[in-house]
Amino acid sequence: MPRVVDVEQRRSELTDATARVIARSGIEGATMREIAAEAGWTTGALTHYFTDRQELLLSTFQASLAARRSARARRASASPADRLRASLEGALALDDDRRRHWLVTLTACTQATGDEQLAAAQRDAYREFREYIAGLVVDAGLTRGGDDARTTAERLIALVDGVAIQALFDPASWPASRQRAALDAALAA
Amino acid sequence: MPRVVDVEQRRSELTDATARVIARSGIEGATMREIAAEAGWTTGALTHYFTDRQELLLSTFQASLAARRSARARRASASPADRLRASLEGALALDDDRRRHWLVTLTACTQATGDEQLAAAQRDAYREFREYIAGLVVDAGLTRGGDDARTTAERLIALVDGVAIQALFDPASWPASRQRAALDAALAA
Amino acid sequence: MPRVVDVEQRRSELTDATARVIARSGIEGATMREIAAEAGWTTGALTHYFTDRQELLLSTFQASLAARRSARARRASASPADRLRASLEGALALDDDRRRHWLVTLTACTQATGDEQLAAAQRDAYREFREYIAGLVVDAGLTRGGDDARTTAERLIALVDGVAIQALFDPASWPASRQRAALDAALAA
Amino acid sequence: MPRVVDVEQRRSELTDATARVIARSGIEGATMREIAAEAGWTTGALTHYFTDRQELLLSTFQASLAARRSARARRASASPADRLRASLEGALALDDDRRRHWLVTLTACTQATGDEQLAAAQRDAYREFREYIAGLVVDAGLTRGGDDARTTAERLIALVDGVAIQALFDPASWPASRQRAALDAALAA
DNA sequence: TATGAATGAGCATTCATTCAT
DNA sequence: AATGAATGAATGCTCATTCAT
Repeated sequence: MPRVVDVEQRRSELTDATARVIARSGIEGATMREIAAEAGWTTGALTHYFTDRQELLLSTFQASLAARRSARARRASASPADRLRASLEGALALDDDRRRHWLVTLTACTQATGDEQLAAAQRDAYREFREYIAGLVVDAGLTRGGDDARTTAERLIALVDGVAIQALFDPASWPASRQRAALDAALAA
Repeated sequence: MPRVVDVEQRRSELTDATARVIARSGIEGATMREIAAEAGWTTGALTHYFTDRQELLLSTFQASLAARRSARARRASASPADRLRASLEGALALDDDRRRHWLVTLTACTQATGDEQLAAAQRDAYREFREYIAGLVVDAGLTRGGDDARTTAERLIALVDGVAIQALFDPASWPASRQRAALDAALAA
Repeated sequence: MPRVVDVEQRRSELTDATARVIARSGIEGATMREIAAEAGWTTGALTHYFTDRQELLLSTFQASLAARRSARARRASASPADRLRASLEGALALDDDRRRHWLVTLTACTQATGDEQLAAAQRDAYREFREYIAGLVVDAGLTRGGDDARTTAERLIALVDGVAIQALFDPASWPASRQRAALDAALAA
Repeated sequence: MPRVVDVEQRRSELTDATARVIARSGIEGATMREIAAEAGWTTGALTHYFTDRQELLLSTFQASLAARRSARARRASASPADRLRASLEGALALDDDRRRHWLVTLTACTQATGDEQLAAAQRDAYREFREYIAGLVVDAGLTRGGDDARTTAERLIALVDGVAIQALFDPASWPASRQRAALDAALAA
């Protein structure tokens, strides 16, 4: 019997390494060699778990989307208002982890033109997030539901995404506290 | 002197072609060959106007930022409220041109980590835009100026950027009319 | 002792699989993976029976030569004329099996330059075949023996090999019947 | 204006180099690097003239077939009997050049399974050669023409091909003089 | 100025091989 | 005995770049 290996965990290690390399060096710097080195493996090992670079990148993008989703699930026991706040904070660029997530997401966005599979994955993830936020908006008593809730959700998401983008462009102007303040103001309105 | 005009125009043609290729095929698809073909030249010609690919890409990113700036200048005669609205609309993803601009901007953003020159250019462009919007906010009588105006400008920009990002992720959910509606609502508040 | 039989049989299975892959996909397509798959094993198993790919290929070539030799031995009881005819027919490309044999032989031939061991194996097999045919030529009463018999053997072998080659190039022009007719004519002369 | 280059001549140089490498090291040894080195160029130059390795190999095989054809044309002024003899001699393995041709041809043969384009090229070349020899057989007064001439041509070609194959297997037994003697005997019969 | 031939480093990928299980 | 995870060298190929014309 050969070495037993947790395939899913190995794939996870590798997409994590890929995300780090993308955030650090951009997609062009995300070569198989560089990713393998970051993960502590050799290039050959990568192709055991991903048929080619494209699949590795796609998996990395999808893992990044999935990571956000699972972060939401973990907060299921908190109050709606807390969960709403926490979910929106998850989309800010408050720390290195979230900054990395954003860089990976934006990289995926720039690659999605001409890759229908990737575009669909992003679109679906965004819509699911919107519905999730809309539900919390209703549960938290901010609106009466329906289109109104969805519109409110979109505005909140837009605000948070826009703040995150600006924080990426100009981190010095956007410490975590200012990002949170912007979110607070939006929730208060 | 006429030579200089030619050179500038040629560089412009080439950065435009580069922007189109980046929007269509991503940064990895933006090879010298592909860009030359898009511009109707050969690779060799590119090196007359840009020392290397990195300079061409950087110029393309900067040209994209400059294009927005010059769009603002052209509206100098309108009323402050109109200029504010038009400037913010300029950051939405209302048509192919603006979508392309956003894709180039996001591509630049994902490349900026580790390229201080590019990061600085983006940061400065963003700050200048913020000050410009803040000025219009005051001129349009929306606030009393100072930090308040800057904060208002940031919120407006965040809203508009966030809407644009969502429109890139999910164009079907974000026709131009809905993007404008979101901006209208924000200006009304 | 039963172990030894197993090993020899396993080696045989593997060289057979290799021959099939070479005939189907050429030597470049004869990768360890492909051969293992054809044989119904994994790559690792191959290295139990052959130290490396080169040994596997050499064994395959030699097995192909040996298969012809053993076909001769099986006919030992027939008349010299029948055995002569049958032996020469064995070198034609009458069916898939013999076509495969030829493709393996020609592949070996193109690999033999620079591999003295392989070249010697082929040369010896050819010489042995020539002597065997020369013996049958004498036994069948076609000549008086000596150089004359050897020359006759060479001409017969040449004719048969040449027909086989043409049948490989252009199977449609060379159905089995025409190949046999060419051999008949040569034996009659 | 860039360097002016005779594309056809350059392609010719490269297929010649490829043929030499194939004859020396087999098809697996015919790597782009090795071929480039043999030709005195770099790998990049190869892809200027051939889109990929497969095209280079196919061109090499076809160039080898074409070389024989053009050798025939050059003898158009001799007598039919002389031309017949010379054409058949061209298919023997009399010198390094012809040995190389045979090794390339046999390599092509082992690659032709599964490559219809290559198979067709070989089949057509063989048929054309057969018709050419059949015509000379008639012109030289050896037969009365028709199927008879074609059959005679096939037997002559078979003899010559078979001798060449044996000479490749066992060069020591087949000096040029013996090969010629075999051809003489066949022509006399 | 502009071309495209030529370079050669670097890439993704394939592969024979090794080896822990 | 047999597996398949892992290696890393080598491959075909692409590409930015150089340069003679």
